[in-house]
This record gives sequence, structure tokens and C-alpha cells, in this order.
Amino acid sequence: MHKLDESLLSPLPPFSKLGKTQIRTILDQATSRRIESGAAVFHEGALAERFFLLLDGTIRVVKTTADGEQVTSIHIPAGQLFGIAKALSRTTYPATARAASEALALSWPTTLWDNFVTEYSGFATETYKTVGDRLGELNTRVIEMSTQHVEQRIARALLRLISQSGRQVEQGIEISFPITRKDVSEMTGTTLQTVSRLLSSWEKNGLVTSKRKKIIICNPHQLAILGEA
Amino acid sequence: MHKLDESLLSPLPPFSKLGKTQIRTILDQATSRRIESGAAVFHEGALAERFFLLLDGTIRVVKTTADGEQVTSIHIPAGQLFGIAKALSRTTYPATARAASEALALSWPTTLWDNFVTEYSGFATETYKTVGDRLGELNTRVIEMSTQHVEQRIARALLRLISQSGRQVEQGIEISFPITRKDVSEMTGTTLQTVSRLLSSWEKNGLVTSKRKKIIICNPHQLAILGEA
DNA sequence: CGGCAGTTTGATCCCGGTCAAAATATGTGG
DNA sequence: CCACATATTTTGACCGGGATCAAACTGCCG
Repeated sequence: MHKLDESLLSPLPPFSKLGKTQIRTILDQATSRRIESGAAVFHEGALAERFFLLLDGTIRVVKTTADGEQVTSIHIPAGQLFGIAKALSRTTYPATARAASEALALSWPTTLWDNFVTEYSGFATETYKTVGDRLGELNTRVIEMSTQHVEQRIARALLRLISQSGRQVEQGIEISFPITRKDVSEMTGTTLQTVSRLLSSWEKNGLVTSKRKKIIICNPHQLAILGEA
Repeated sequence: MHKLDESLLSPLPPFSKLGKTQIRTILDQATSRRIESGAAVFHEGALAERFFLLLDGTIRVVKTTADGEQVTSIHIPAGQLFGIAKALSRTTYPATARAASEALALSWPTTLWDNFVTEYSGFATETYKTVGDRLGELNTRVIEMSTQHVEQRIARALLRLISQSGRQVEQGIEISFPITRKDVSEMTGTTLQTVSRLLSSWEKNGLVTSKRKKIIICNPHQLAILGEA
């Protein structure tokens, strides 16, 4: 393992208040790992022996139901902590984390968690902010699923994705990792057929462009309007 | 305000590790308040100036959508903390808390939060366990809404209610606070008509009994089976 | 150039929402 | 204690959004 640079961590919220030496210590305790696209970082129900920081890529957090259906609960963008079961005093991971595209993550043994919380000022606050954000996101998911139609849910899901992991390209803003119709359906509680039909019709109206595993939003504003009604 | 007894807090998880004097101090800083049925304890978006402990009754946490629809995100049973925006480093309450029946709560100014966390061992851990549980509950809500039919969602919602706030009565287990068809529909993302139809049909099969604002589960086991399929 | 993973499109069906109206409780004031 | 207003529940009729089933099509990879 080659030596990690301090500039990796210093701009990230959980570590932004720390000095050079502290960051050095943290990095020296870290294990870095490359995760290939589609591979799992950890599995639902497994003992939470480590917690992670995503340096690059996107992680998809997925739950599998008793009858084998997949439901995506959130996407984690680069720069965020994940697998932080300890923060919720859980001993096992509540869901499976899978790389949506090739990803790079640091990790530390969970035994260091309490250490991080007490030693590094701002670490606890920032992680709980993340927890709070995720709670908020799940909450809006529940509300959307209770009150809105499929079209609006999908529109909003796409907008959320580009706001979190969007990349400006010529035709608009694209989702920066490969994503299929099926993936979108698992995020929104629908079927891939319905997603396909909607994307086709949106493409006809110039709202989006899509190739295989790739979605580009050409007209976010118009899509946002669709997401309300 | 009459003096509060220490035995109120000592059995509750967030305070269970504390000594008599510590509990005395905590109680002396508390304000106690009776909330009449249907009244709000705090409103969505309001500044989170206090955090609460529910001593008696049940709190319904509700969000209102832009177009005026209500969605219930969770119910809080007696003995739990709520309004703990500070734990998620939020400055405002994310939802409205309303008494489902007459309720009694203690509260403290949010400024004391950090104090509680550092002074009282186990307080932080226990509150984050609560946060974790609520995250888990929202997660299963999302999964249920994505993968299950109305009948199963309602069955499970009722089972969750009795496991959390159930009271043994002659005919079975009743939900210990007044609850209407509309309330159930707001918990499950359906309509009161559908809830009414299902309850009627379940009543025909002896699964439940219900009067106005009252639901009794006569056969939890059978209902659990319905909740799967 | 197979073969597989992903996408598209069509046809059909049914769950559960919506609209409507009546029946039943509960509460209130005279 | 009754009459009336209001909240809750029930039931019926209808219909439409999306799921489901099915089949063809299109890239992409080895």
C-alpha cells in the first residue's frame, strides 16, 4: 500500500477541522481498497467490523426482501462516510453496499470509532449531520411513495441523482455512474418497463437523452415541473 | 409545578445508568407539560428550542405535503425521547409532533443537550440507538411501499402498532390510543375507504374487531400471515 | 459471431384510487 | 333530554395508472 496524501481528507467535512498531524495519524490507521463495479463492500447482516470513507465512485445501498426483490435505499457520493453502523449502536450492517461504478474507499476498524469521536473535534457532529441527512432522505422517499405518481417519483429520483452525482456534459447533466432502467425502478418502487416507457417519452420531448446504462438530463427545469403536479 | 419523582426516569434506557443525584438534577431542569389529544407539541420547521421525553401517551409524527396531504412518519410510545433535532445537528424540527391521545411529556432546553451527552454516560448511546431504530423503521417503510400491496402494508402497520403500543384486552390486543381509518391510511399511503373495506372484511373473518376510533387485533398470527404473501 | 445484458413496445388485466351517498356515532347547546 | 351539527365509517359504482406477461430488438463483450 503506497502512502496516502493528507489532502485526501483535509477538505472533507468530518475531518475539516483537524490539523496535519491528526490527519496523518488517521491515514496511517486506514486501509485503502479499490472496489470493482458491482462488487459488494459489505453485506446486509454482516458484523460491522469496519467503517468506510468513499474517496471516489458511488456506492449503492441495497436491501433484499425475503422474496429476492432488491430495493435501493440510498446512493452515497464520494466524500461521505458509510457503513457507520456504530454511530447507530448497531453491531451489524443494515444493508448491502455495492459499488455502482469502480470505487475507492478507505476503511478503519470499528474499534477505532469511539476514539475518532472523542479525539477528533467535529467528527461526531459531522457524522450525525450525515445520519440526519439520510433520515431526511428516507423520510421524503416515504412521503413521495405515499402521495405521488410514478412519473413524479422517477423525475425526482433522477433530479436527486444529478444534484448528488451529476456531471456537466455537452447535452446537459449526466448521472456520473452507469445506471440501468432496472436500477431506477429499484429506487422508485416501479418496474423497468415503466421506467423505460417514461424515459422514451421524455426523450421524445427533449427532456433527457439516454444510451445504454447512461442517462443525461437535458432539461432539469422542465423535469422538476413534471416532478411536482 | 409539583416535584417530579425520580422513579419516572430511572427505568428508562437513556437514564438507566445514572445515579439518584444525577437524575434529580435532570428532573430539576425539566419542564413537565400535559398535551391534550390532537394538540401539537411542536411544528415542522420551527426552531428546535427544546427536546422532549414522552412519559405517557403516544405521539404521532406527521409531515404535511405542499398540497396539504398528511403523511405519518412514525409513532412514538411512552418512554422515548423525541424532538431530538440536535442529535442530528439540525436546528429546526423536521416534522410536526401531535398527541394521538392525551399525553404527558418532560422537556429541556436544547442548550442542555451537549451537557447531557457529555455528563451522563449512556445517554448518547441510547439516543443514537433510538435514532437507529427510527432509521430502520423508515427503511422498512420504504421497502414495504416499494414491494407490497396495500393489504400487506396495512396488516403490518397494525402489527407494528400493537407491538409498540398494544394493550391486552378481552377480545385480543387493542391499539392503546384512538385511531381512525384515516390515520391508518396516512400511515400506509392509502385511502380511508380502502382501509375501511379491509377492516370490514377482516372483521368478518374474526381477525379484528373495531369500534369508532378503536381497533382490536383478535388474531395477530393470522394477520402476520396476511402481511407476508 | 454467438450469447447475454439491457432496452423497447405491445396487449391485457386488476388493484386500489376517486366520486358519491348513506348510515352511524359523538358532541353541543337550548 | 332532545334536536341538530359534525366526525367517522361503510358501501357501491366506476375507471385508469401501472403491473404483468410476452416478444422483439440492440448493443456489447469474449
